[in-house]
Amino acid sequence: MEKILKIISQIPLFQNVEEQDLKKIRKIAVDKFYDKGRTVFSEGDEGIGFYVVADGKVKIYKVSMDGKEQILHIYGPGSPFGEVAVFAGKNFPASAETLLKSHLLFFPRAAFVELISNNPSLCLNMLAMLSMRLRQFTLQVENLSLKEVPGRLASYLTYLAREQGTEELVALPVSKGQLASLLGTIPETLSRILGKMSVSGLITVDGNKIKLLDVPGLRDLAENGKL
Amino acid sequence: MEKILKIISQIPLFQNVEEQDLKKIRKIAVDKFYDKGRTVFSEGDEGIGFYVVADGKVKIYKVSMDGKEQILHIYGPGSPFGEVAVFAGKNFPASAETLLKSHLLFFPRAAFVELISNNPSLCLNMLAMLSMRLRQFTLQVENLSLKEVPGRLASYLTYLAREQGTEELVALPVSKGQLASLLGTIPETLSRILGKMSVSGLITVDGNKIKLLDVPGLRDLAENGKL
DNA sequence: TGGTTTCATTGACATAAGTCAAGATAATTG
DNA sequence: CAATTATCTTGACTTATGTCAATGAAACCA
Repeated sequence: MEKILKIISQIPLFQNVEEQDLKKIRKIAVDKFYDKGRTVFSEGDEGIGFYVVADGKVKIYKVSMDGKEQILHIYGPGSPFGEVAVFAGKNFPASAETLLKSHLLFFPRAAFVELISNNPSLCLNMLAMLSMRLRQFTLQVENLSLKEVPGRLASYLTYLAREQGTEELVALPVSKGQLASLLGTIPETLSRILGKMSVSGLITVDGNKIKLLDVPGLRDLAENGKL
Repeated sequence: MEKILKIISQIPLFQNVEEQDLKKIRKIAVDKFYDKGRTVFSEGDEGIGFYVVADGKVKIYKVSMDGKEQILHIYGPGSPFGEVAVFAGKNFPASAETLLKSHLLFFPRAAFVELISNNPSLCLNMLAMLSMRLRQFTLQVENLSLKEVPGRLASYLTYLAREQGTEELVALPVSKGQLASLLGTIPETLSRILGKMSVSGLITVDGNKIKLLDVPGLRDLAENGKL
């Protein structure tokens, strides 16, 4: 099977889509390659289509006037991003930048809308995708507004443990600086809190490897907030 | 025309849907009436369908362990809510409560999915709806993480002015306590900041009526954050 | 209408987390 | 491998905003 078609067929968004439609999807897909640290699009840019990560890693983020960054999502292989601009309004509400050398597939707006209009299965997949995004945003808002930084970190660590299967040793998928930005704080604060959590016996930190010594304790911290 | 059908035909989500399909939509819609302050659903409840506000006002919110509330959205007539549970997962990610005596239309999940599967136009409308929600969430995250409370309030006031057309006198659509919760703060803090903004000559406050004396100044505060 | 409850304001205080600045690692490159 | 650069950590300090408590003003209702 052709390489790109194979990649496309493995993307969750395109599951349960018939062979012939997968081929149509492949026809409109545009291959794009980026080095690490490259801007894919910037907030406000015209949204002429959306992307799917074929390989690599991409962050979606906002920056304030005074330069503070808030990461909204970090996407790896199989994840689409930038769809919002396809279906509502025409500009991207945030910026996208590669965190690694990445291979992206680009789907031009008009062609994709045409395609999705004639494929209920694809449409439902996309609805499910956007709904999961919304669900995740409610979590992010909850974290930012209702939890303090230790709670957010504990929540993130237990989430990582779930994601990575391994119940005790997790690897941070991004640098600590980027993690701080994802958690809505700054590196100094993150550093101090990792320190406090180590002293409390909740975790041990070695570079980007974090050992979870007390998962129930972390869950409790994630729920109740106090360290 | 039958009353409910008329209401349905005026809902943005159902625009450009053919007459016959509107009738199908009407068939599956269930009328529900709520007094002010009633719970429509709670976070975690099984999502057996979604709602549209026919009349009244509904807040979507999260509550933390220690009782602090964060409002995610406030919806008035014509707005759907609870769709996330229809298309992804099966439980509601947040809670819903009426802020006024309200008339809601309920659409059962299975019937609606069946319907949307056979109506591309409706499906695209829903995609647009969810995309707008996502866009709005990026704003909320930006506000919570990248702006301080005065910036959020200024941002909200200029947004209200745009919404209400009137460029100088806006009416708060919710109580100040609820506004505090929407902005991710508490009534005491909101009260103080309204006070400071009055002293600075940006606004004058009279009950829930707020006169915007210096719109450019408010915009600047919303962007740059400092009061 | 008077009284009760809810909502809003103000003050004194506590604290989480940001800022600024300096070192210490770790990573990258010529 | 040295040397430059980026990343991370630690310390002293500032500040925005939350907490607690008391009062004032509205809204509600019996």
